[in-house]
Amino acid sequence: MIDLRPLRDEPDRVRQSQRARGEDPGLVDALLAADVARRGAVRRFDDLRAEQRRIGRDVATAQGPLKGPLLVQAKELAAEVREVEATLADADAALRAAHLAIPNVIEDGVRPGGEDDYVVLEEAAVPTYDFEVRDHLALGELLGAIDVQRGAKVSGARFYYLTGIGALLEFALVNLAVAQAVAAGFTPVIAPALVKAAAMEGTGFLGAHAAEVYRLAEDELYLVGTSEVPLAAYHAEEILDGGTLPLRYAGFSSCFRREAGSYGKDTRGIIRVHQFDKVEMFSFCRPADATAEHQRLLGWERDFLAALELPIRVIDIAAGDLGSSAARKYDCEAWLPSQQRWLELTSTSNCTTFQARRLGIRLRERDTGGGVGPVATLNGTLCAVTRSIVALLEVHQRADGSVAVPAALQPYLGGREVLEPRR
RNA sequence: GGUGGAGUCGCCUAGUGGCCGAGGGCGCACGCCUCGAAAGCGUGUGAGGUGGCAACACCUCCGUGGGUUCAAAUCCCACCUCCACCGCCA
Repeated sequence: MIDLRPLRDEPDRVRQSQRARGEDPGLVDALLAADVARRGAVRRFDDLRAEQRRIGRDVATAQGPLKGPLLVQAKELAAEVREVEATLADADAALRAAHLAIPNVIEDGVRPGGEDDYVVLEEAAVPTYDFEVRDHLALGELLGAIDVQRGAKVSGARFYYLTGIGALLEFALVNLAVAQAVAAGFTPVIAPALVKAAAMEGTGFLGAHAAEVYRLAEDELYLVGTSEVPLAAYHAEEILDGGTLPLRYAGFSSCFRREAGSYGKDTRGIIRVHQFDKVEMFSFCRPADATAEHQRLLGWERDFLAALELPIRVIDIAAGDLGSSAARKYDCEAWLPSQQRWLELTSTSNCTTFQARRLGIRLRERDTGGGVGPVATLNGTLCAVTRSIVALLEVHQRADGSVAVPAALQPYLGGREVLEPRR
């Protein structure tokens, strides 16, 4: 939810944001109108309710014959209050709906446009190979690391088994990522992968992304697509002490995605799957620090990918391709030799106060004696396991189908320097 | 899954229909006292909203959502969460 106060003062800023995203600027005016309508309803209700309470007090103290007429008056007033209360409830609901319809206001500098209108911030030299490269699935099968056939047999398309060195690779990547996060001061967290609707809604995943989400109707629970959801909701309805900020969490969880509408896309291997594990960074900080924190998260993502010795490209996502919660988003992509293209490995979003407002997360500045204010939330992938494996295998492959292990990962693989094909 | 108990302003707690539209204690903040501190004393101490330049006034919130009533923290219904015991179990 966007902040209504600046909206009242500078509606044009929000209208421009809407246009940059390719969304309807008219929604802004609908929201403003709903806001005015609600405030009118609040006033009517407050005044009436105040009168009702005055009369209620009189009824309580009235004696004998005076009581009868007062009761009659009170009854009439009660009916009126009920009516106005219903009007207020409608106005509240209308405001909320109009409020939820508007995505976060983009940060200054975000380029307008869609998926292809990103800005390249940095691009590594593309590696070359003097042999015919294999794709990650061929390599994974050679190594006995990936089994998609049995994944499909047991669970269906877009499921897989990581076996042998593949399974070990997951643990190594996760351990490396967690070690880096802890060294940077993050609190490691094992988060729930099943959450209630409130957590899903609060993080903005039941809007445009609703079709992406697995829902367990029987239990009214949702499978998270990222631990961003349980990490953001961790402090829901809380007032954080400003002195403790920034709060940084590194959450590990499985991630579940329906991948509805991606039929035919990335069908080979484990690039696009229904279930994978991920280490996710999440920060709660002061709104004024959010932009700097965003850069820090991006920095940690790059550190991790550098440790894996992957050639990467960093892009600044265009307005129309941001999620509803993000004011700005950067993706880190790794080179995929088999497809001669860049593949998204990590993504970091600055959600400013948008998510926090929905989730009821605020902060209190104790030191400065200040009041309660909004808090900003940011998230960033540290390690999405399957795609990291994809990039690792492809980039570090050698002519004989073996794969070199980057130095930083070796300690987490028992010192192994090369992954050798099974015979 | 079953049975019983409980959810009140940071924490503890009072409160079974109308000066509780929330009292007390702890904690915290400020002041007095003190060379300084502790103790003691005094004052203050939730969030959201509406109107107002402001002082301030008013409204909402006692787990959540309904209901009864002129009036609900208090009565009724449903749900949620927590605790205890039983059953089952990784």
